[in-house]
Amino acid sequence: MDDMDDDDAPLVFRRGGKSASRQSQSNAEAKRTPSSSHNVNGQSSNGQRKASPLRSPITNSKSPMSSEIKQMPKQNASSAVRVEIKSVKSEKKSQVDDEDSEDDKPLSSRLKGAANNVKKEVGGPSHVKKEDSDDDDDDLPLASRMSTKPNHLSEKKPLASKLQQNGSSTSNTNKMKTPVVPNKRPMEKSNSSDQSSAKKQKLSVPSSTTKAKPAAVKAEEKADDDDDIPISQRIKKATVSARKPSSANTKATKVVSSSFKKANMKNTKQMKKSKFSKSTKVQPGSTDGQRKWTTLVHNGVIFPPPYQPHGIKILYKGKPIDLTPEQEEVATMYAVMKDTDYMQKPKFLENFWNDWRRILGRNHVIQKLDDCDFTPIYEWHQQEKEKKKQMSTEEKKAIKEQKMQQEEKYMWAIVDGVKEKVGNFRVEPPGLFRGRGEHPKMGKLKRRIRPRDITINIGKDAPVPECPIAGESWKEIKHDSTVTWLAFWNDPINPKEFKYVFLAASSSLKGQSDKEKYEKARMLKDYIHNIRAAYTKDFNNKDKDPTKRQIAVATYLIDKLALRAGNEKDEEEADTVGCCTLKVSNVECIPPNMIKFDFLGKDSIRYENTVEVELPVFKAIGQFQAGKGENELLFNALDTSKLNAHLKELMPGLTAKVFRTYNASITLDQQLYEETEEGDVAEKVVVYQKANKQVAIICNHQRTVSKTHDSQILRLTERIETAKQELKELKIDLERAKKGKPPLKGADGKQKRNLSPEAIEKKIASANQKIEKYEMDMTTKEDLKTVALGTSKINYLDPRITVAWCKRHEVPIEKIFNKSLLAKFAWAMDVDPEFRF
DNA sequence: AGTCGGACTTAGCACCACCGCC
DNA sequence: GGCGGTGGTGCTAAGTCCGACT
Repeated sequence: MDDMDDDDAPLVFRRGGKSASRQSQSNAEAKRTPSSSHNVNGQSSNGQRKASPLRSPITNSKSPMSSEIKQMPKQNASSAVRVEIKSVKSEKKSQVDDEDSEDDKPLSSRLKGAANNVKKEVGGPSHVKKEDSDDDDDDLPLASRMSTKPNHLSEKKPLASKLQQNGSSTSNTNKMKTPVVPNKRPMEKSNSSDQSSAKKQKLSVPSSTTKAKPAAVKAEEKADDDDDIPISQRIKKATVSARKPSSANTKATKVVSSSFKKANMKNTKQMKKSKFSKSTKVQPGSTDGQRKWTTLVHNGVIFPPPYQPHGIKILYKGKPIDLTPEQEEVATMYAVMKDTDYMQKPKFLENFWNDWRRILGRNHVIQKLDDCDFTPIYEWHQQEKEKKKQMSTEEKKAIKEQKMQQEEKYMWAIVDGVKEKVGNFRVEPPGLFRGRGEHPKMGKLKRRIRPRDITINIGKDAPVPECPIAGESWKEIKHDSTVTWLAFWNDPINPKEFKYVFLAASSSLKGQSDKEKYEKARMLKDYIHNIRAAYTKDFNNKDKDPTKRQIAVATYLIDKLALRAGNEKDEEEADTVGCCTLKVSNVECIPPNMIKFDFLGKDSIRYENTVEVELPVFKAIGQFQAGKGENELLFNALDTSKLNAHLKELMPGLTAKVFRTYNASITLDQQLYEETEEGDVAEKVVVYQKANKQVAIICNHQRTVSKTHDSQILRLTERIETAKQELKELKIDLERAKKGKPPLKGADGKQKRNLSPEAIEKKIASANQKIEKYEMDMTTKEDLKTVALGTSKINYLDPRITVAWCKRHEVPIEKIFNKSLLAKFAWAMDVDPEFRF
């Protein structure tokens, strides 16, 4: 066991604690501006907004589809899904849905009393082994890990004739009271509880048994080594190690599982219904070729309604101008964007003008955008919005319902006999392109998509969806079972690219690949030690060929800082970078060994971070910069395909993005393990949020500060002040009451009524509580104002970590996952409580 | 080896309904 | 009861990565 000495722990994640100050200022400009905090009204005129399908009942028998197939019993959308484990025994279904009142409390109150800690700094880590990647003999850790346990999922039989349904609401399971579980770490490799299915599929392509050999880096059973510690954590290592596993684990696990039995059974049932199990099982067999499905039935896509001219005239040089409906439509798109930041961008105006002008025609009266006044249309649009707002609840409901009816049939697909939700069955309405950051195409007209633009993918034996627009027809019908899309069209802005219609996140297909993603990331845990050793060796070795050295440094950065790979981009896109495309100007070496990063990453979100790095890395980066212009590539010998090709030699299936998943998930896992203490649910939820936040910071998931942030803070400050004043008075009153004197007049000048000292003491206590709560709300708010927690929860955090933690700590899962996430992560719900990432 | 088409994941923001607070 | 604030949801842009083709 070689120790990660903490001398290499110093990566400073400045972004952690200082986020508030960092952001407040940089956000406005660094972060892309468009529409950010603006009320963009655009969409609404053409843009379809409709009732959320998730909210709707799923058993609408009017749907042609639903009449074709039997549906699963209606699920109880409102009943909470509780974390459960399935198991062995006969089941008793006590369907008591004893919602405990705790669950219904708002977040704010849950936070109470807890989270001052939210503020804490993200530890600055680093590690990097300084040892050789030795012993080559322990391959296939994954394989063995995975096969250790049977997959209970696979034991389930699909309900033969019934159509199963994935998606919308979760089934009504009973809430289970989770037993308390000792906070121990389970035995390393035995926790692969439900992994069996995951080892097939892509991961197995270069199965660890076979090919994984390559460049020396192998998985290694290291009993104790903190390479698998998340970046942000390594620093804490000493403390951690004290808590490492023990032989007691087995016992703990056992006890737990048995105490879960009852619930397990329910869950088994539920799984049948929700049926992820089935596809999970089906998939493997389908490893034949790349087949993703065997039968696929759906109804195609729905189009936005045709444009309804409103006849409102714009003014040109002060005079009203007649426009054709087509011209008016585009003018309206522009008019309604008045309040957005796009209007300040010359590129946007230029692009819009070019496209609109084409529609107006060369010889149109309108010759200059500057002379146009779109206010009449803008105002008309505001009025329309207002009218909509004023509609009665019933009217709104009726409209919603109608829309619902129209759309119901498009909402579902039947994949291998299972009814699954379709993700985006609405064709994108026309509009002006809202590229992010300084996108060269912003403002261009995104033309209307017609059936002739759309290719449909459907099962061979399934009926071809009827084209919803009379007299028109689909571009093409395909029957390609190696892909998961139901339809696509070429992006009108960039015709080389496509827009796809996929199944919803709750579908088995998506669930399956999600699971595979996390399994791959978990696999990295077994390889990471040697990978780190390898790149350390490589960047230390100065005679190494430059490519190799660049690869080593790039890998280091991707690992340490969770940078994205950084594909090359063409001129037609916003100028953003990732690791491989970092420019000389994006990094600054600050002796003795600090590196400052400053660049625009995905979505033109600014990444600004100063970190301490290994000295060899520092030197190497300096050398990569030497003799280059500011605008040249730092890693000139590298691109993502070379980098990924290299990574694949280190671990089957490894690519740059796996590091992000790995570091995010393992950080959560460890944080939860280390930080969760005895306490009430609210306190535990705070621990979770704190861990979540840490991950969001690592991944640089930002959001714009809400428009009302400042006023919210102000309001809280005022409340705190008022409460403090009250407290002061109460204290005086208390003293007086003790002496039998009446209270003083209040701040409002009114005489207060006499109260006993006890009563006043009570009031004091509650005032104190109130102040505490307000202060905490304020801290949390300030702290999270630029941090987006959702993205990591949705995309980077293995849900099994969360579910297992909830089980261990008796936290109702819906405290953490909302309805969509519960549906999306259905596959993770039966995880063993002792699961570790 | 490099390019490009293709498929799929990841991302932040707009909008709206709902809920708690005053 | 009204209103502000928030969480959930939908939307679609912008990434990653693979593999076929040249």
